[in-house]
Amino acid sequence: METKFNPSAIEQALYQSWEEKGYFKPSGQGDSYSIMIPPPNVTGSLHMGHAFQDTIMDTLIRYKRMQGNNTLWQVGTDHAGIATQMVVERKLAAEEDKTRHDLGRDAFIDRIWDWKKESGGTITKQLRRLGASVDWDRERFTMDEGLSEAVKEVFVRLHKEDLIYRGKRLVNWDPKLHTAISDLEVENKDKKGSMWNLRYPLADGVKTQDGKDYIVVATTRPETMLGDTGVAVNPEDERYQDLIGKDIILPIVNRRISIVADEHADMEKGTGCVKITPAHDFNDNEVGKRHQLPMINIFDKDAAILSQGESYDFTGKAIELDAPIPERLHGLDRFAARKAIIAEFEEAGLLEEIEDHSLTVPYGDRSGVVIEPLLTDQWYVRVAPLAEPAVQAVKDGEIQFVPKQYENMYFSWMNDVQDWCISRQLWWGHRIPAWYDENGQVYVGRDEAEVRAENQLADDVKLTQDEDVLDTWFSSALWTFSTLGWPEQTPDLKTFHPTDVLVTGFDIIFFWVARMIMMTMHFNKDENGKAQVPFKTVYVTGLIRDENGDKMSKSKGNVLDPIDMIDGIDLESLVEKRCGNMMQPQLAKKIEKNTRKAFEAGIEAHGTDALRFTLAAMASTGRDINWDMNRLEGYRNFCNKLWNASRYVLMNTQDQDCGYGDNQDFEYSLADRWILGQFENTVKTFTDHLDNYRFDLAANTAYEFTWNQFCDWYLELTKPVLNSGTEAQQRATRYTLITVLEKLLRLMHPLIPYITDAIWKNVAPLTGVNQDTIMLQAFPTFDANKVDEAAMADLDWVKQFILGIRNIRGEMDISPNKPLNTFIKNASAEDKRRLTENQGFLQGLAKLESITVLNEGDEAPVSSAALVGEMSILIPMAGLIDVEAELARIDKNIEKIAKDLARVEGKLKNDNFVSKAPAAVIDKEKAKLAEMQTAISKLEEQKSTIKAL
RNA sequence: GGACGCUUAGCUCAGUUGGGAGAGCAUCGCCCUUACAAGGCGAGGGUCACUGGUUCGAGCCCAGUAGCGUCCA
Repeated sequence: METKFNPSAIEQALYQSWEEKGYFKPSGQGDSYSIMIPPPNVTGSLHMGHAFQDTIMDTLIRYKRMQGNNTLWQVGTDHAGIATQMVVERKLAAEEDKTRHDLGRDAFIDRIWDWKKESGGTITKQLRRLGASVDWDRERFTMDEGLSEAVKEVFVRLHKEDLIYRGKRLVNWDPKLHTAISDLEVENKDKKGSMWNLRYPLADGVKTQDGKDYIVVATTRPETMLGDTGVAVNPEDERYQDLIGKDIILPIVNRRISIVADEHADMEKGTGCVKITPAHDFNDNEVGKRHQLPMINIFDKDAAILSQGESYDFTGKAIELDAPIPERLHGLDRFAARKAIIAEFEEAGLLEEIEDHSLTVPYGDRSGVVIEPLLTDQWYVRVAPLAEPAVQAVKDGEIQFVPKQYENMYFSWMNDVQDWCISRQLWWGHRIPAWYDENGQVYVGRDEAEVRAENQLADDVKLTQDEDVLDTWFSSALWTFSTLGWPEQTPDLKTFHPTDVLVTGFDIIFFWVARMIMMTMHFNKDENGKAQVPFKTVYVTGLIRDENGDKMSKSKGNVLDPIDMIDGIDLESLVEKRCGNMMQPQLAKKIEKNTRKAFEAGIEAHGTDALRFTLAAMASTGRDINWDMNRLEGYRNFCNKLWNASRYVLMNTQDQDCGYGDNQDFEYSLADRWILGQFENTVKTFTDHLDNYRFDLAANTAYEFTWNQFCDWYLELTKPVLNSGTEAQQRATRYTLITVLEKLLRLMHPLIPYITDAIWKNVAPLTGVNQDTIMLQAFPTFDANKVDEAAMADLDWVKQFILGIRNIRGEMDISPNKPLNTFIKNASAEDKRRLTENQGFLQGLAKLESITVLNEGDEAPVSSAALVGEMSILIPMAGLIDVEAELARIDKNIEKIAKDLARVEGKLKNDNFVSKAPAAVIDKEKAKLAEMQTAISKLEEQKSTIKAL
């Protein structure tokens, strides 16, 4: 083995071999354990957040696989409607200067499939590099035939049950992408803008209480006044009591509208009068429904002004209501129209005031343009009936969120859930299985033939399919069961559903998790007819942010590619990667500057295992996780430490008798017995943490044992034995070395699969195991019989002894190479036993020339002393230690202890404490006090001895 | 405006039922000792945001304040 761990030399070959040999497939043995990967967007590539979640999933799957479960990790991708369509449209524009309309729907969709074939492999390559043990043969895509069947089936059934309906409703319209989007795809941003106060003239000579012939309404979107169908005042508002029911002549269009009383009008805000535009504002829409006001749409699909308003009654039915718009405004974009309308108000003396105003503006998360509420025909899922059992399942604990706090987030959204707009005006996606005849009558069915048959439509009735497609989340809501073959009742569905755990970020609890629970429970029942949940546990991860705590995003240019953490990348390539092919090229300079500053020397290679270990170690319960390159480096060093420790073990065990042969003559050292027990305790703690989804604590446990116990102490303690022990002693130590290392590798394999398998291949044969891979070996189990408490206590004493000497060496600048003569004072019978038994360890690790036990009354040379309980270890100062320095060292120690002592003393003098605290606590404090008193008196004694010189 | 979360060492973060403040990185000192300088040994460093309450005892429980963040309106 090389002296440095080189991940690139082992990783890809190992993965290939695991995959080829089919190790990732369900074994078909044992209890099933399944995880469905949250399907990443096929257009994209995995970012650090994916790497984080995938590491956790792989750790769980490998852990359960080693525990003997029949494990399935289902992999796949999502067709990502808008995102994918946009990517291919942009490519088409750049390379051929064509739009999708030039190609036509079918040809365009063919292009998307071509593109997917070409670049859809990015994600699967990345997943392989991360070591993900997914069953590739079952890889699925939301647009696959099988999944498309499931989507159709669900749509048709929900429609039959009246849980899907079509209606003219106000939706969030993206005027750039020409599609409706759901509430969740809207990003609300705080902006500074203006509030325009407009005068609306009263009709029929009516006057306000203060004698004016107009009222004033305030608006942030003046252009929508063209579609006003009322003005609301608060019913309690005394100022306007006598105006309720009176009319207004709407300026510019000269349409007559009424004043209604509605609580939506806030008396405190502005003048207390609110213009009502039911076709262009969600709140106004509600007001309109309450007062049965008509709706007038004034925008086309680009959000430009129509030449004639389109009128509907409050239910969305078209009505004959003349809503002319002056020709000078026709075709104006909404923002141009805003300017023009303000100018006209001003000219007419109807502009009362413009105030600065901060407001929340909705933006499309994909297009980045301002969303316009627009009346359109859309398909909706009636969510309330589906939500009820979905809420109950979480309340009953059938589904548990980890950490639990996220249940609140789920409940708060579910309790106020809106109907879900599922139609999208796109070409890429699952086409809605609905057909229209020439009268606009709609028929829903699995295909056209079924529609004709079910509705007795003659062959000459012309039917056309709905042009729209379904929201991508509609198909991903079916993910846990559609991937297993539903609607067929397949054996896979029976075996692996419900799945065990869903690993995801809190940002998609609404988008995905909630909808998955609703859909799954509605369509999947167990043999008793009880609704089946999609998963038993939802493990919610935090979001990975950059080193400044900012969200990683392409437009900020602070995204990190997990592959760059693994392989490293030079600065120029990183700059190119971040600045090339941007949607907003003007940001490139700034991003380049920030990148050059943050990664002066590029990024070094760290390997997959270090990346995975880092991600696991950062998986605490918080909502934000700030990425830290320093930690990655630290854990790379950890991998190197493990590598070198293994080299040491192998050097001392290969081609030697490790006790796995016939000769069973063993004589274990204290260190052997101690490390065996320490390891068992580590297994227990590590397993508990994994079972509780505390990957951070599990990683710390593994790190602490490996570095601070196994390497720092145990390996050092084997050296005296291997150098000068008897054959039986050496055999026992070799046995312990190789056994503990082999088990440790198995323990850590789920976290760091590559390095553990690579080392294990060398280690296992020495324990008599000749198999191909660690990943199919049993996970270590805790064995209480191997925990030797006496050995633990004895070794603790040995450590304290050695630490005492090292502390004096360190503080007094005595070279670690200088052998020391020591004297022992006040040794108890037990101390003497421990001294005798462990002389080799003490001399070896503390580098001692001699240890002389002083009897009562023996003269000791003037020395510096270290304490182990009552016993003192003396190092003669002559020629080594300066008197002043030693006095200072003693004072420092006394001072430190005295501070603590005072506190404990105070506690014990407090009658309240002594009478009310539990006896165990008091005893502990008393013992502590005694110990500190002894220590101080010994130190004082030492001091006076030295001073007496 | 409403809801939730966060504030612990220079940095990134742990801290289980309330009972002696921890880790990694960074810093300082000494060491190229035959597993490892991506290392070894030793050391320093905290008013646990602030104020008050409950308690014998609070980083932890309760109330309030400030700052930051996320979601919703």
